[in-house]
Amino acid sequence: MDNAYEPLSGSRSSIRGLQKTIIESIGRTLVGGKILPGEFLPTEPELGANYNVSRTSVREAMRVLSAKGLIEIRQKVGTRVQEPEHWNIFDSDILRWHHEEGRGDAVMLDLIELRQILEPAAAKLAANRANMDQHRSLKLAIQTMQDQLDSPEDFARADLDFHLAVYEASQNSFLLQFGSVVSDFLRRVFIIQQQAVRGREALELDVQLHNEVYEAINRGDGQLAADTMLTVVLEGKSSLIEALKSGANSNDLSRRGE
Amino acid sequence: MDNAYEPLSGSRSSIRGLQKTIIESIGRTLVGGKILPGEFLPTEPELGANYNVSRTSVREAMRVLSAKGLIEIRQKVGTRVQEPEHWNIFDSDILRWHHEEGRGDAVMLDLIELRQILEPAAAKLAANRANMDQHRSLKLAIQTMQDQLDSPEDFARADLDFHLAVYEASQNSFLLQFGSVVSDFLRRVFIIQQQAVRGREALELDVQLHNEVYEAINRGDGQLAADTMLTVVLEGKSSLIEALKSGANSNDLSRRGE
DNA sequence: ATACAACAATTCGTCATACCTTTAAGACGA
DNA sequence: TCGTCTTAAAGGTATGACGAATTGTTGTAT
Repeated sequence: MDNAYEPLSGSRSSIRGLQKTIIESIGRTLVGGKILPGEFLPTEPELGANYNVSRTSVREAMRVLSAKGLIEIRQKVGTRVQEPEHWNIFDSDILRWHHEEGRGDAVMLDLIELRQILEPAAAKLAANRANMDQHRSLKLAIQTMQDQLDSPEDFARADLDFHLAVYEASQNSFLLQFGSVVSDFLRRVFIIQQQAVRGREALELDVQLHNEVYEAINRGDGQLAADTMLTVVLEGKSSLIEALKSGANSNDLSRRGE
Repeated sequence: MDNAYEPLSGSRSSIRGLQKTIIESIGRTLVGGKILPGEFLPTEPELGANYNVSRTSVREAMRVLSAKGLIEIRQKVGTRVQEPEHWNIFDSDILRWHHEEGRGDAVMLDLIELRQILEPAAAKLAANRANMDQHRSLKLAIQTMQDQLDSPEDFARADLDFHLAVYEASQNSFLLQFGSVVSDFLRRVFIIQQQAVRGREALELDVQLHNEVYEAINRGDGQLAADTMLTVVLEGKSSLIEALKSGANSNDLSRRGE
């Protein structure tokens, strides 16, 4: 009953079992603000006692949290929560924790603001650089969107695939990484966007816009690709804001057992 | 004057001693491409033997590398190098390792490409949002640049401070994080840029450009701030390319003991 | 021969315990 | 008041043993 669902989270994190439990639990506690920056965590033996695990496991979990910038570990001093500006926000786990702790809205808005900046630029680069495989990926994503107008989940996934493909086609390693880090989080955002009661026409319009981006990239028209992509992102932004306002808030996706 | 030298790396990583040694060594080995993606690392006991440390320390180091996305650890299978697209490129250590392993040039160019995208946008946001403290930081950085025309190192640092202040003033958590992650690496880039024999006039022109950005932000003229900032970044880009071509390559900065 | 079930071997995962190293903080003396 | 010494608290490292997961193989029945 415990790993029963893995709802949308990446279980590919290569860490399982006890440590994963500790990392998740403490990570969420910190991101959720239950221990404030500057404050101390219990000592390693104490944590071990709390979770009924050995100090070894606690320490390995702490190393991971430290690598994510959440905590600072100092000998003789103890383990202290870092200021949020040190948190590695380009980390899928931290993004997910924000979401699960109900602090996802602000992050989502910042993220969309960033997408407004990055995605048009990525589309422009893609127009000049995309190779054959990447053109194919783009087209495939569009077609899948078209085919899945009635399946919100699959539609969202195809939508995501399209945007990731654009990042990839930009041939910039940072943009590529950004896409892959953010993809889990973005999938959630897309699903929320769809909760805004958008009729079938709205979805079809969305597909058409995406298709225009695709064709602009295909023709090598960077400027048009960028402009259209900006429209796509802004369109999504307003859907998201609408969905957030209309109550169906983030947290209904983040519930889970434990 | 004792933290005075810390060559250029951030030793603030809260990890010291044995583990740090292992992390650095293996991290550089992987980023340097000496073990290819998909290949296996030695088993934990073997690594322990190689480095003359206990399995405990090896494992804690591995956890960190795994959190950075460099390796994938699986029970009974072993530890395998991940594909580069999984590497967390928004990580100061990984950026530094790229640099130290002589693979920094490509990364630097991708990074500058990203700055061309992000910084004008950040400047535009800053023009609308910067608070009083942030205005002060910007002004202070400009003045320091002006004062340090003869001290390349200090000039570079002030230059960096200015750009970081712009990210901060954008009030977007992702942009802020990006600045802080990239700052170490960027400092190196700025120093390299200065190796392009730029006379005093060139530096003064640079200061003047930065100042125009500052004033545009001050007046709340987002568009002008963005345009001028783009000029600044492009100016830096051409200096960097010139410096890279003229031989004085990256690696003379990355030498160190050990 | 093929399919499937049981088993063994390997590698990471966890545990318990002991001791080392660093460093904050108080005691002490100049 | 200042600098030095002592000490105790917290993390850092070392061993050795056993647990758990997964792969590959062996063996058996069809």
